[in-house]
Amino acid sequence: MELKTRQLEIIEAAGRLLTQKGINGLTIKNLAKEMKFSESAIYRHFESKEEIIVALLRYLADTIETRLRSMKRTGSPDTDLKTLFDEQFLFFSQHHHFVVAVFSDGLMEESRQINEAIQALIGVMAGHLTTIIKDGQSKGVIRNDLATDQLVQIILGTYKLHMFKWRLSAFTFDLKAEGSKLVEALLLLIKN
Amino acid sequence: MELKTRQLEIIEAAGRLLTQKGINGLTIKNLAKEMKFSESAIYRHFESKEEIIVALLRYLADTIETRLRSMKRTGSPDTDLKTLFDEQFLFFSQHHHFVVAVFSDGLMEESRQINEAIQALIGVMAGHLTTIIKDGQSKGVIRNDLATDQLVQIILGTYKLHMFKWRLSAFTFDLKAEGSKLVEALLLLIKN
DNA sequence: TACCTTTGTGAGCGAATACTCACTTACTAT
DNA sequence: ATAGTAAGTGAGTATTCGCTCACAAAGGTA
Repeated sequence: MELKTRQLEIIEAAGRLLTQKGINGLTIKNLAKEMKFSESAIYRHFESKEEIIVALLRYLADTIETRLRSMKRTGSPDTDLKTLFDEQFLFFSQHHHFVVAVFSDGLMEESRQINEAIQALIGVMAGHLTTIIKDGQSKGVIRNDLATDQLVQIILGTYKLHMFKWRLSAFTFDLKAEGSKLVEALLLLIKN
Repeated sequence: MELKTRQLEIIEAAGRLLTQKGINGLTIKNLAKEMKFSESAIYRHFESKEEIIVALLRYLADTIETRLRSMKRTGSPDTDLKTLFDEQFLFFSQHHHFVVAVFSDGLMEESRQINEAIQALIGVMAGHLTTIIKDGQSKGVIRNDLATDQLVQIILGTYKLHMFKWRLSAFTFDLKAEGSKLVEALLLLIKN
């Protein structure tokens, strides 16, 4: 489960390819070119292409989970939500190349392992969101006339579309600045 | 721009493959197998694979545009919004195989033509939504403390994630029933 | 020195990829 | 009947795919 330095480098390169050239651009040949060594060298570090994709998704999930876990909760759902998204926007501003994998646009395919990794990745964000929303609802700060799941889906969907647009724009707008406005808008909607 | 019967059949088959096996499953070989004729026959109807994908996206955009345009507007944003989504849910319930293309998860790649077609497709939904929301805001039915664009993004994002989950579940839940609940929730949030 | 492990290389495997071409078949219009 | 056309076939192209293997260079350990 632990990743070596070289493996991490390969994963980062895979993310870059995925974001720049799409699923079809992620080939062993391109990966080797990106790493500036031969194709066969890739197989010193991973057994298969599938393993690389799964490792990429798990690494992302782990990293995000760690970051969100270390986030200090103030107990105020308002600021907690802002912090959560600021954290996300900051991370992806610094790691453009992982954007495609965030919600795994297009990765979905016949591989069971990959699909499970995708669901786990989405679960990380959904889990933390749910905690915050539920807390806010029990404290009466967030409206109770909607189910927690519904609120989570609305927030998560908005977030995902924001990321999608950012990539479609080729990263030309300020993810964090625009994102913060969206979060403000969402808060306006869901607060009591 | 006009599609012949056979071309439409191929596009439908392409949608099926895309939804069932992902981007990598959409090959000329699989397409021919799905159509139950030879690979070379595909090229009697389309010049290239790219042309097939672009045609698929444009056909979807056209169909949705036509359906939404023929939708009767009551003038009440409340019911108009419900009708708009009912229309969408109905269409995709009957055409599972186009779900992947709805918001083009994973199609994004190096082809300029494809990316433009994707943007046009998203624009169709966004356009109709914007009209309804703006109307509702000017009538005072929908809250004015948020920008129209923000509301549209929130609704669109929620919708897109709903579709994504439906596919991830392998179409096991009732798209329309669950979707209607979501729309109700959204209305609760955005109405004055 | 001798040996083992790690990490690279280059050649090459069979399969799959998008696509082409010469050719046939069936229908339609004159 | 004749000729043109639309729509199919099967064999073949060059290229790319993921992946394997024998081998070499480098560094640590006995």
